[in-house]
Formats: sequence, structure tokens, C-alpha cells
Amino acid sequence: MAAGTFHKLRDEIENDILTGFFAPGERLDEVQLAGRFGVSRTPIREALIQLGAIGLVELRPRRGAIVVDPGANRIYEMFEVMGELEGMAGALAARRHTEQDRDKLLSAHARCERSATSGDTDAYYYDNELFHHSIYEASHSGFLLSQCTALHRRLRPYRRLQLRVRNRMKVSFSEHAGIVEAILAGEAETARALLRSHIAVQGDRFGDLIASLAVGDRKVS
Amino acid sequence: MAAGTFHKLRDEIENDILTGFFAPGERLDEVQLAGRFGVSRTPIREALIQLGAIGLVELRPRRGAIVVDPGANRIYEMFEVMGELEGMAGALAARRHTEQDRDKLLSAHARCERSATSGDTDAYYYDNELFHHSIYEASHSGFLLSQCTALHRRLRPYRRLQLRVRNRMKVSFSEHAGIVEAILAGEAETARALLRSHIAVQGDRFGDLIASLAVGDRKVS
DNA sequence: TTCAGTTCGATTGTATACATGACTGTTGAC
DNA sequence: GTCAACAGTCATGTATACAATCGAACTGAA
Repeated sequence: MAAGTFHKLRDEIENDILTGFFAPGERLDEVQLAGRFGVSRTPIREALIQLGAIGLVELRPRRGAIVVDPGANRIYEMFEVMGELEGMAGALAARRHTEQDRDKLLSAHARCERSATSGDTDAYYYDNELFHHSIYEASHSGFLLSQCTALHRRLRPYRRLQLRVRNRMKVSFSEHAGIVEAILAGEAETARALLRSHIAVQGDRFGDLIASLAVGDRKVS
Repeated sequence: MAAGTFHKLRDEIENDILTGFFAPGERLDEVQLAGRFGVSRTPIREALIQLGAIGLVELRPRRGAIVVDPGANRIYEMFEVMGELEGMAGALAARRHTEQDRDKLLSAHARCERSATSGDTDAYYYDNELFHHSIYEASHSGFLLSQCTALHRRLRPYRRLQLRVRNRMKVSFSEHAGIVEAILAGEAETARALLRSHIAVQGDRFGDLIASLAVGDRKVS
């Protein structure tokens, strides 16, 4: 097989987990996966071990790997931490952003506006990622960037479900405007607070999350 | 070999990296490691892949694994994020701690006092970990606990070097007192601010960090 | 009928063998 | 004398073989 096999395998399996092709709690059979990808068990194992280290699957010794089911509570906690990290990125970005960061942020913001007004949730979903990523980059902290990107990726499926909620997309975009303003004005603490509440799962959004998880559960059984 | 081999191997190699037995930049030869631990290359590879996912080693395709050298800047960034996460844990702990959390926190604080006054940096180093861990637990966020624990572990070697700086131990302990007070009083934002500055590498401590890294570098060459 | 004990099957964990790509050292040409 | 190309060696990546353990099913007795 081509070079970099098990890196690609890792991405493939990770993607299948994040998109829900493999449901939470499902067992990942090494032989079956090996057959599916046309490789031997070795690279499959190495991919699964990586996913285990990331926290996407649970590796039970001698008992195989299963897709982790974080549960509503853990997901809530992850959003909580994500809010804090994003807030930090925003605060740093407000203080450290360059002219180039400013252009990228505004450009991403403009793209979000287009997809939000056109009502295209899929497009908005992608542009929203760009927007947040541009904030991470503007923080000029490589480590924070990596942490935010990883957690953002981990929360991707739930974020996607949440966007489906009525009006969430428009509300999200209007929140972006304030965030951009605060960052470009250099108001670090304002940016932090706005981003924290932008990410946090509070009030009605908590109920939305629970509801969307229940939909996911139904698919499993 | 006994069960759970590659978990133990991972911990062994991780420990060797964190203690500096393997220097940053050093290449980790699979065959050599296999010989050293008396196993085949397979479990060694699986251990290295895990370490790669954590970020302790860099896996360059077809070119082997090397111990990551974060560099002063990256280490500074990691402390920055650590400060934010610890601050968050402290804030949550102030709001959510139970009677049991209170006892654990006070007990860890008392142990720190003993080792600080006795001047035993090694003991303090250990008790300090207990202290911080008790805060993570009191936050009652399983995910935050895992993130804090992982990053704390990652920063262990640098933290250890920093304790050697004159008076750092006593200053550290006196800061603990204020943190405990704020958490037990339920003053979330005070706890956050105190923890953030307790962790942060600012002012003189930045110079101390650079100096301690230079000592580490000398050992390499 | 139910529960405990045992045996068999299936799957994971490890070792070994093989293929492919990267590094080193030498040789040849300019 | 220096640089480039080539070949040989060695390490990594993958496949396969084997061993060890877990779980399930079956049998027997209470």
C-alpha cells in the first residue's frame, strides 16, 4: 500500500467515528477493519492506538476497542473547557493580532455572513470553523492553537447538530460581529467574555444538546 | 511478557523522556529500545505511537521517532494555557466543592506546609502535585480534570527545575494559602486570578525558566 | 429449570519475516 | 579538490504466524 498508510487509516476511522458511521459504544473489530481497508491488522492497530490516545476510542486490554460514548455530562464539560480556551484565544488575539490576522478574521466573518443570510447550514458550518480558526491563529500561541483545534474537532459532531436548531445560525453570526469588534478594538476581556458565552452550552442550548443526543441514540438501537 | 506490556512500556519510555534520560532531539531507535526492554519491535512501536499522539515525540514517516524539543517559547505557551485551565478549575472548585473536597484540599495544603518549612524540595514537589490535583477534583469536571492532569504531567520537568530557584518553594506555598482561602470562601473569580498568576511564568520567573532550559541544553551536547 | 464448571472458539497481543524507502560512503567526473 | 551520482546498508512499515486470554456455549448436577 502507499506510504503514510496508517496516518490515512487513522483519519479515515476518526472520520467514520465523528460522522457517526461508527456509533458510540460500537466495537471496532481489527480483522473486519483490516478487510475493509485491504490492509493487515498491524496498521489498523496502530491507528486505533492513536485514536485511543486522543480519547475517541477506549482500548480495553484483551477486549478490543470500542467507540467512546462521552455522555451528555462529559460533552457539556468539554464545551465548558472549549469556551474557556476560546475565550483565552480571543483575549490574546485582541492584544496580539497583526494586520494580516485582521484581514483573515474579517474575510472569514464576511464568508459567515454570506452563508448565514443564504441559510446554507452546511456552508455556514464550514465558514464558522474558518472564523474560529482565524481567532486561534491570531492568538499567536502555537500551543493554544493546537489545543483549540483538537477540541474543536472533537466537538464537531455536536456542534453540527446544534446548528440545525432553529435560528441558531443567525444568532451565532450576530454574536460573531461583537467578537470581531472586541478583538479588533483590542478589548481583551470583552472578547473573552463574548467568546465564552458564544461557545458555552447554557440555558436553552443545554436542552437542545440533550435533545440532539437523544436523536443520535435512536440511531444506535 | 506479562500482561499490559505496552502500557507499561509507554509509561517507562514516557518517564525516561520526562526525566531527561532521553534528551530532546534524541532519536528513539525501535530495535535498540526493543533490546533494552527485552521485547520485539511491535509493542515498542505501539508505545511510541501513543507518545506521538500525546505530543511527547515526533513521528517522522520512514525516518523514526525523535523526542520533541518544545523550545522556550512553546513551554511558555504551555504554562500560559495551564494557568488558564487551573484558574478555571479553581473557579469551578470555589462554586462546587463538597465537604470531602474541602478536607482533601486542606490536608494537601497541610502537607505542603510541612515540606515547605522543612525545606525538602522533593517532598514539596510531590505534595504540590497533590494540592493541585485536589483542586482539579474539586472542580467536579471530569474532562477538565483529565486535561489539567495531562498538561500538568507534560510540564512536570520544567516545574521541577523551577522549584530549585531560591525561595520559589516558600513563595509558592504562601500563594497556596490565598488560593485555599478563596476556594473555601466560594470566591470563584479570586481563586481564578490567584491560580492564574500562581502558574503563569511572568517577570523574573521567565528568566528563571530560560536559565533552567540552558542548563538542560548543556547536558545534551 | 437454573446455576456452576469446563471446554472450545474467537480475538487480541507479541514475535518474526519481508519489502520499501532513507542515509552513508565511495567513486567518478568536472 | 569539490560536487554529484550510485550503490550498499540499515531502519522503518507492513504482513503473517503464533501464543495467550477472554467470552460464550454446552453439559452436568442440584
